Amino acid sequence: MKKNELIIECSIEKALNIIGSKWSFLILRELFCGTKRFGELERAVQGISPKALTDTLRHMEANDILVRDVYPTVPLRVEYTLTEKGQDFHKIIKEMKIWGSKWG
Amino acid sequence: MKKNELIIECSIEKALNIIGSKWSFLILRELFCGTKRFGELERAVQGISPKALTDTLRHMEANDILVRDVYPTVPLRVEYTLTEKGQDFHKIIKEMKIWGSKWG
DNA sequence: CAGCATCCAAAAGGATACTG
DNA sequence: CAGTATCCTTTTGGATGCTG
Repeated sequence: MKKNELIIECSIEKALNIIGSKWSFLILRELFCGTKRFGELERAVQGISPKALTDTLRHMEANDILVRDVYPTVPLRVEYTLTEKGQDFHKIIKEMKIWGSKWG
Repeated sequence: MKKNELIIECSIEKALNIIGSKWSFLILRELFCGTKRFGELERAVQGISPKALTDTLRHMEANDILVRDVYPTVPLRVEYTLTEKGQDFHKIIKEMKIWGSKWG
């Protein structure tokens, strides 16, 4: 829903737009445990394709939810770490877990 | 992401699948204030089309997040009310509002 | 390893017109 | 009023092949 992003302004819509998609929730959950590499995320997030993973990570990076650190070694090493903003999302994920285990 | 619904089983994925889309969050927010009619929701949820609203409401009804009450008057009157399961989602929305206003 | 580019299929969602 | 039906556009995401 790209067009709506212009209309949207309340705090919950902001949160939804910053997050972007369902994938972000799943990536966030993985990164709460700590820094992870691209390949680790690819394996941890069930069913995600490299393309979707890249797209989502870029979106999250652009929204200051995580930082991307590149170590120019051979082989290449890229790590993703949550920012404070990303870490603070933990409360929401936690409530979702509670809700999911209660009602799922 | 239909195919993933089969793989997915953790509580947070359950929550995400039950919710379905971004629209659900916005509809939920409206219904926390109390029962609303189709037209009221259509006006309250900025930018939603009747089709998207219908689809989302049907999905939420199928997942026991809300109930649909039809009053066969003229003109027709249909009301949507959150179930206990839907009401319980309030904690999540609340945390999202807090996050959104803090970081948005 | 960590991707990007390209192509393509599926799904979501908007617009419009019509109905009980 | 509260939708449904249809059509069509946009978006998402999978598959594949290639690269620094």
